[in-house]
Amino acid sequence: MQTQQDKDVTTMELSRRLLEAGLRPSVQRLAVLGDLCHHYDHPTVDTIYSRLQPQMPTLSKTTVYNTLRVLCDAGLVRSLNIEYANQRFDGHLEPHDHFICNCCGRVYDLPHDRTAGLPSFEDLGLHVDREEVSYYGSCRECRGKQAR
Amino acid sequence: MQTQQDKDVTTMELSRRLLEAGLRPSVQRLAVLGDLCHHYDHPTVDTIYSRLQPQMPTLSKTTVYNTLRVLCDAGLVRSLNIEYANQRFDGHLEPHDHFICNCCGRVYDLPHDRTAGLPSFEDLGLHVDREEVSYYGSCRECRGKQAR
DNA sequence: TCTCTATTTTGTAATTATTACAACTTTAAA
DNA sequence: TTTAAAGTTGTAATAATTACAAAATAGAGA
Repeated sequence: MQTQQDKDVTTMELSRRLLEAGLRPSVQRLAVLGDLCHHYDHPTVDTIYSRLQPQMPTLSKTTVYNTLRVLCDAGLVRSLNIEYANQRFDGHLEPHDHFICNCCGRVYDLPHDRTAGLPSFEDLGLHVDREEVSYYGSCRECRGKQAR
Repeated sequence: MQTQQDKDVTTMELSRRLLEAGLRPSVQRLAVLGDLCHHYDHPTVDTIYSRLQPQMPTLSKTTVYNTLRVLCDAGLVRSLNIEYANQRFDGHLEPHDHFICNCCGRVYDLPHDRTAGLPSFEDLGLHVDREEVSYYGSCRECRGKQAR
């Protein structure tokens, strides 16, 4: 699941992605996007802020919030609904599933491809209690309203 | 998906479920559990409170919170992570998936059974933008710690 | 290079959902 | 009828997020 490509993504590549999405590659945006691409922990706003703040002492948490919204809207990262209390973010866009440990809260990546059947959770040391499958999109009624 | 059984569930049946779970069938608990069994809208705490309050003027929102936690812990209802901002609840325990409309926020039930393939979203008038599959449980490390 | 304008960042204040907690009420058992 | 445990309630506290306005920055054009 975790490919070396993403961890090694360069600032130039991040910059290219931002420009392609029509966003100025500011230091803050590069930092937030970089953090999400270089880590696989599906961090909260607080985690991202804590990791970046030491290198960027003037960074504001509001900027992290703003930047994440902008990046989400641009489709460069995605937000996850894996716990109701905190927004969590993922910088890895290849389709994949998640396993969340109820004890430690860690989020593990899982392959999404089902052609080879479900992942063998027990081999991965994961014991599944509960599964949640959600699809997001638009319903007929809302698309009708938009069309008008 | 939506079976008539659940909508018609009687107070006696709800009472039985509570007792079986070791919980006293108080008026408040019957009301909250009943609300979740009689509706298919995956309501928030606020929605539940607003629906019950007119009939029970002394009901407190704290009671709704408390009761929902108790019911979840007892496995009589489940909480959903379908949006990060609000807890949402489901009183229908048969395995099923959800479709969330990004415009109106409505939550539709979908069959979970995959033996007949994926649900035909387009036939249902649903246009899917994004899919989120999450498994919840315990990882090897945490189970190791618990064992000690 | 300098100026101007739009964009981005920042800090503070406000908002919102949720939880903590202590007092009050109800229930069931002795 | 008394008593203790369980359940409910209201208020206050907490924590994540958003609103907003001021300050800083970057890029375009003179």
